Amino acid sequence: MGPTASGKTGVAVELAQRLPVEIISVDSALVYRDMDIGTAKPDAVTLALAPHHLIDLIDPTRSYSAAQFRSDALRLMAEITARGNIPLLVGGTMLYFKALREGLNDLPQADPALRAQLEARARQEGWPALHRELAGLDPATAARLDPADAQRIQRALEVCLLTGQPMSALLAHENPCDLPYRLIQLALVPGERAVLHQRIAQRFDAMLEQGLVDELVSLRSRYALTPDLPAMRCVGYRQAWQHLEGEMDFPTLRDKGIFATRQLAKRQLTWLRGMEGVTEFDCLERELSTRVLALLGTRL
RNA sequence: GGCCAAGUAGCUCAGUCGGUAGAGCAGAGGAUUGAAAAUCCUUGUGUCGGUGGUUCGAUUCCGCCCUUGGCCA
Repeated sequence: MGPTASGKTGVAVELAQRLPVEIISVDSALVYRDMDIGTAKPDAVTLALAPHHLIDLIDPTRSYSAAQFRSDALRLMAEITARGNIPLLVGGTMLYFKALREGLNDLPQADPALRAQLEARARQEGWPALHRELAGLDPATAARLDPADAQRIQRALEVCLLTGQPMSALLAHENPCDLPYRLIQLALVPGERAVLHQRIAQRFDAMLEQGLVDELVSLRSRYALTPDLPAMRCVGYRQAWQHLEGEMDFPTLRDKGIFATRQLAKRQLTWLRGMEGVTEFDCLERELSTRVLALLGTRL
């Protein structure tokens, strides 16, 4: 695990060359086909050297979820261990790690039609009105959510309306999560935030140079994309979209892209700080892979 | 060289009819159960360019100096 630009892929590839592992990507953006530059997807050479599962799964018009990840990952882990290999889960989508480790309650999956309805109502009445409605159906969840938290209010209403029960009641059920694996949890974190920020800026500049904007142009010509799709809300693509729409000039695209990446890294680090049983490595140190390998040697 | 404008939080700027100042962005911290690279919450003391003067009191008024733009030579 690690924030964006911490060097996860590099370490994973080194490990893959020295240990009988198969890599499972834990990344909500790498699942999209044809989104390569802005997601820092490992290149073809790297992928040939160290194959990754759960990359290029769906078109950018579709959406993935923590629940789908969990079931895909569990299936793959079973297959990989059956082959006598070790699953190496690598990524920065901390909710996916949590869902895998702790399980998810039995909730209904997303209902696009219902979501569209709620969205339309929110446009008319505003989210605070829907928050008030939620307070009637599920006071506990409404109390927990901010009236401006559109996404969670929408989900809570969706769950209540689909099941006829308050989401808080469904979440209160114990969900026995018997993950049949021994986990070794490792995190790459920056000793100095400022250095990570430098790396993020360099990497975003490199993405722009490699043609992030052109990549989006060709994505838009190939798929029926809209800016509200999860894929188009990804860091970098969202800003590039606004740039193509004439909403921001190129220097602003660069600034906003870097800001968004830093904010993503910060949220990832917040997740990591709250996780138990994680061994941390300073991702800015030299010989990072060697250190990780040494630790794994004592634990495997 | 002369004239004009501007110098206030990391950045862009507002403001104080003289009682030491506030927004947006950035940054920091937090939340996180089928969109999570998402969504949301909390968080703003800085020689108000420098220096003299007027004043009980100046970032605010006046003089000089410095810096940056623009115009005129």
